[in-house]
Amino acid sequence: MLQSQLFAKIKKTAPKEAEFISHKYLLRGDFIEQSFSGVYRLLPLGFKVFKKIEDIIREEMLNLGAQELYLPVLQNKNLWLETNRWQTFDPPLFKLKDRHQKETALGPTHEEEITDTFRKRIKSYQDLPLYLFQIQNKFRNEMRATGGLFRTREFIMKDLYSFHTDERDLADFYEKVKKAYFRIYQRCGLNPLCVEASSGTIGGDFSHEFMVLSPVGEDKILVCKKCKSAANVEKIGSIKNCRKCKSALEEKSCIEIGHIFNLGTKYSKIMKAEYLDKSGKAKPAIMGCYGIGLQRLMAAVVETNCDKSGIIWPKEVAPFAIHLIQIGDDQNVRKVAEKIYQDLQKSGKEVLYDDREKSPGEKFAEADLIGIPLRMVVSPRTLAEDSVEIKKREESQIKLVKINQIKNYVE
RNA sequence: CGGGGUGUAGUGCAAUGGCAGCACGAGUCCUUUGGGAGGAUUUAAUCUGGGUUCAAAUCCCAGCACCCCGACCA
Repeated sequence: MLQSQLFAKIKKTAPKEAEFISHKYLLRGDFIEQSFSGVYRLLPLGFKVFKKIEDIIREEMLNLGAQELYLPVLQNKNLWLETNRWQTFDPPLFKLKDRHQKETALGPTHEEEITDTFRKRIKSYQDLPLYLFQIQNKFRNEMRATGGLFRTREFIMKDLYSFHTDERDLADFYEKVKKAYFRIYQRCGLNPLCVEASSGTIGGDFSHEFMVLSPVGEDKILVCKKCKSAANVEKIGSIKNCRKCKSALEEKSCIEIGHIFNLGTKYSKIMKAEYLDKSGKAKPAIMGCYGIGLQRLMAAVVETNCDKSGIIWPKEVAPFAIHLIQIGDDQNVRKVAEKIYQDLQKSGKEVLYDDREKSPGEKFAEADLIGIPLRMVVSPRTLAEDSVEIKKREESQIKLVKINQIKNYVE
């Protein structure tokens, strides 16, 4: 991609209402743009990152043996009446009326939908276990949107639902999902804690949240200094000592980047989502559900992968792999840079080529801000050595590399 | 939903009730080219509707929008 063509206006300052570092950098880098309160646009740069995150999540879900589907955003009110959540989930249910004055809602989560489609076709224990997921827009009529991408009224969520014949099988799968979640976060450059959580209006027997430690997080957890077990304050209240080993607890702020629930039979009982067991007896399926909010994850990645100059994207979620920067308006520099750009692209690299006529300082500052992992500089100075300069975003060290050796440095 | 705050150019800020200005940005041209360069020139704003007043960005009322705290919540 030529940077002169990129639909992005990188800014020197952020508007004053942006308080969080992730919000500031994502706005300044023109990754995102606010439309109105709690609603954000993903601009090309931000959408590229979003897609990388989405691909990682999809890959890990498919590896679990889950099948991807798509459930409607417009919700069938009758299903929500069945579970009584038409009342109990409001707020944050986004209700509206169609032109015949019939009520509907925008989907904030999809237990009703998935359970309905499950009960219409699953008859036998032989069809279980079953894992289904989707990656799709959710709408929540929040009391208040906060902190840029951290709490928005529309966002995209990966929601996975599992159906089992017994608790044991669910427990096994629940652990597998935990592992898959840790892989997802690791690939996104995050190192979260898995903590016991309160299940809220989703309900169920128990749940776990994935938490990234951050001073700007709106959640509080208590972590045991000794046995490292942790729980959300919402779940256990403000207790002083660990319930397992009695050691002192430490309170920490964090950002919730995932929540998984053991739903038990909460939805299957009430909606009669039953299968026949080996003896031909009808039983409610045991269910689990597992969610990750993608934009919030993206903001959390920025929040914990940055320095004073800007974002430092982890390799797998970076919008581009290489930021090629040409300095000076020298014909030869332009020619060589163009050639390197073409060659890197041919070798399958995603390259952002800064072909603009701007001052070097401005180009470097913008490059640091948007945080592409590898920076490659071509200038009269480097060409005198038949070389380019290569610098990793997270390091300060600069390497001079011969042009015909470049491929050894970009893997 | 309760409380608080703020609305002036794309962004950040000024303007005692009396000519709406500055900086940055953006556009054009020239010069410049290793950490946000210089000059010339152009561009662009008082949230909306009422009221008070000779005169309103400024005071009053209503509305709208955004932000923050709380409650609520993946």
